Amino acid sequence: MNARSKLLDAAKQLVWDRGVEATSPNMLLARSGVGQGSLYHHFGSKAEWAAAAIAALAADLTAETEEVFSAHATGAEQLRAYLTRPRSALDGCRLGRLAFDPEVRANAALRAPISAYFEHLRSLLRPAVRATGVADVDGVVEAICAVVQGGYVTSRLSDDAGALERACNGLLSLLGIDH
Amino acid sequence: MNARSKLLDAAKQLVWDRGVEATSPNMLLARSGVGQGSLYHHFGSKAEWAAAAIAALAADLTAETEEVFSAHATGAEQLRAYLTRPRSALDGCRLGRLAFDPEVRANAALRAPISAYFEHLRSLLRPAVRATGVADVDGVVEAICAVVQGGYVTSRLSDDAGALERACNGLLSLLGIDH
DNA sequence: GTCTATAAGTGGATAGAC
DNA sequence: GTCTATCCACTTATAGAC
Repeated sequence: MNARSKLLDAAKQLVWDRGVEATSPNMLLARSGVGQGSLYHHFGSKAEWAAAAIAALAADLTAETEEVFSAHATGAEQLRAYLTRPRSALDGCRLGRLAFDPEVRANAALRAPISAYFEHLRSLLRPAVRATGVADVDGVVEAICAVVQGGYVTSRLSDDAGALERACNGLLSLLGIDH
Repeated sequence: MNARSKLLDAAKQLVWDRGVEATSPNMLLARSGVGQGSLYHHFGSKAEWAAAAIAALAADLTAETEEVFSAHATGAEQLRAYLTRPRSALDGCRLGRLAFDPEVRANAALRAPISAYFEHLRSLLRPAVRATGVADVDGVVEAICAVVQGGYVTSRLSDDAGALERACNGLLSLLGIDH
C-alpha cells in the first residue's frame, strides 16, 4: 500500500470519526504512519485531502445505497430494505455528520459530493414512495431521508444505539409496510 | 449588562453557530467585547463557559417547546403545532447540531442538558402520539424527534431551507393529521 | 473585577536535504 | 517521493498589576 492510499484511508476514518474541522494534519500523519513530507507531496493542503476523503466516502455510500435498492423489485420492499438496513447508529452517517462542520460549511468543494449523494438518494426514493400510493410524495421522500439522519443524531445525543432503529420502524409502521 | 451576562450571551450565539470545538476563547472575547481577565475571572476554563452556554440554550428550548404543547388541548393539535412550528432550518437545532462535536462527545457535563432535553421532549410527545391511536407509539415518538433533527441536517447539506418543512409535512400526512 | 503581559503547545504549512 | 527542520499564527490558559 503506497503512501497516498494510506493517507486517503486514514483521512476517511478521521473525517467520519471527527469531521474536518477537528482533524489536524498531525492526526492524519499519526494514523496513516506516513511522514510529513509525503503528505504535502500528495496533497497541497488540508482542504485537498479532506475533499478527497469526502468524495471517497460519498462514492462508498452511494454504491452501498444503490445495492440496497437494486436488490428489491417493489417500492415497498425497497423502502423496507433501506429503512431496516444495519447502521452503526452511534458512529453517525459518514456524510450527514458533516452538516454542522464549520470547515465543510465554508468550502463548497467539500459540500458538493454530499449534496449530490442526497439528491441521488431522493431520486431512488421517489419512485418507491410513489408506488406506495401516499398523497404527499415529496414530503414522504424528505421525511425518509430525515428520519435516518435524525435517528443518528438522537441516538448519539441519547447514547442509545436503539433510537435510530426505533425511529425507522416507527416510520415504516406509519407507511403501513412493516410486515 | 455585566460582563458575565455578555459572555454567556456571546457564548450561546457562538455555540449555536459553530459548536464548541470550533469556538475559541478569542472569538468569545471579540463577540462579547469583554476583556481576557474578565473571562477567566467568571469562568475557569473553556469547558465551564461552554457548559453554561449549553445549559442556557437547553433551558430556552425546553421553555419554548413546553409552550407549544401547553397551548393546545388535543394530541393531534399538539403534534401539528410542534411539527409546523417555525424553525430556521439552515441554522440548525441549537442542541441537535452538537451531536457530532468532538468536545461535546468527550465531556458528559456538556452532553447532560442535551439528552435531558430530548428525554423531556419524548415525554411530551408520548401522550400526544398515543392519543392518535397509532400502533407503534415509541417508534412514532422517536420518528418525530428524528424527522425534525434530520430535516435540519438535510436542509443544511442541500442548502435548502424548505427541506425541513417538507419532511415535517410529509410526516404529518402519514400521521393523517395534516388538515 | 478588569487589565495587559507572557507562555507552552498545537495547527497548518514551507524549505531544503536526500 | 520521503525525510527533518523550521516557521508564524492561534489556542488555551496563567501571572501579576491596578
